[in-house]
Amino acid sequence: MKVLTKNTDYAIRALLALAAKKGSYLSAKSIATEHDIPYQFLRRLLQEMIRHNLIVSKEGVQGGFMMEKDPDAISVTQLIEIFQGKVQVSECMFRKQICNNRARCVLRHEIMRIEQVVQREFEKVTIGKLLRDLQVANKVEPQSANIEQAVLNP
Amino acid sequence: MKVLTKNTDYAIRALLALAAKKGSYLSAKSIATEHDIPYQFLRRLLQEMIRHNLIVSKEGVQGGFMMEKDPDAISVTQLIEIFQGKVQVSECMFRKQICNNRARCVLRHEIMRIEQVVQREFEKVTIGKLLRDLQVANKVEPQSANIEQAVLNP
DNA sequence: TAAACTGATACTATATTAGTATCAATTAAA
DNA sequence: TTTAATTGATACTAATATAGTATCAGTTTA
Repeated sequence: MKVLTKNTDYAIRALLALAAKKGSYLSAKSIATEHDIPYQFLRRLLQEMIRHNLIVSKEGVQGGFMMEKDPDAISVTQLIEIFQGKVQVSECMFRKQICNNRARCVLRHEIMRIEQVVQREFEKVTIGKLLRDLQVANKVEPQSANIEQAVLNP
Repeated sequence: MKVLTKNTDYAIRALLALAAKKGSYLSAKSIATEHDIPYQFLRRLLQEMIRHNLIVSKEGVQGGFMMEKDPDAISVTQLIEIFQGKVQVSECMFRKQICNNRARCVLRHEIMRIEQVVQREFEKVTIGKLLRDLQVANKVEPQSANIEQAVLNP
């Protein structure tokens, strides 16, 4: 059972990079290189995020992608929805012809309840929060700083 | 994003049928027919559940599958683990070579937290609970009884 | 001994996920 | 004004997971 697929995962990394450099343009290439994301794959993800107004872009030399939005306004729930689709509940356990009152489907009911819990939890996890956590983590133990430190705290 | 795949879904239905007739043998064929589950598919699921000691079987004429366990001791979490594998957290966001302290991976941390929430919630959902809910539902509104009523409350 | 069963396992089909490639259009800078 | 660095759009391939089918051997009861 995979919670996040690669595209959601990559999208989050890219957004963290953009959030850390909010206001300036980063090229797909630089993000791909620095964060070990397949270049062409990343480009598709970035374009998808533009369509959803999470980021903006500028074409041509010195162009790239930029975050304009408040990073706290972008939640993992949104990204999951964009890249993995809405959480799907399995079909009514009873034959459709007979059971047209889906609300009564007990399993469905349970899953929907849990789905809501998950959604609420992932909603709390925003790009802004992740970025702050990351910055704290990098400060607390600078001796084992990772490659991201240079990128996110230049 | 699919929470339950067909095999988990079918497995739950089959277990509900077995729990409702606890102590007696039901053939894969009868379960498949009554619950609209592809026969050969179901057989594989039943065998898998035997391997995990959730049910027992008897070969030959009048044979079939039986639930011996307490239905409250079988949770949806267990079934998800059997049929969909343990909840997988996406890899560390930072390069493995550099970041060997995975605990610091902020996203990973968040996902693990949420994963635990999901696991706890699905643990509360046992076959026993589902069966009781189902029986209540069938009693409360008998006028729109579904096909399961005959099976589960004969 | 025949029919109703499970055990085991191999196979096919479909869908999803992951990743690659290409070409046109745009823009900054040489 | 040309070139190189960039995005936009989209088509393609590969790998993996999910869903479903088929088959044959062995067991048991009538």
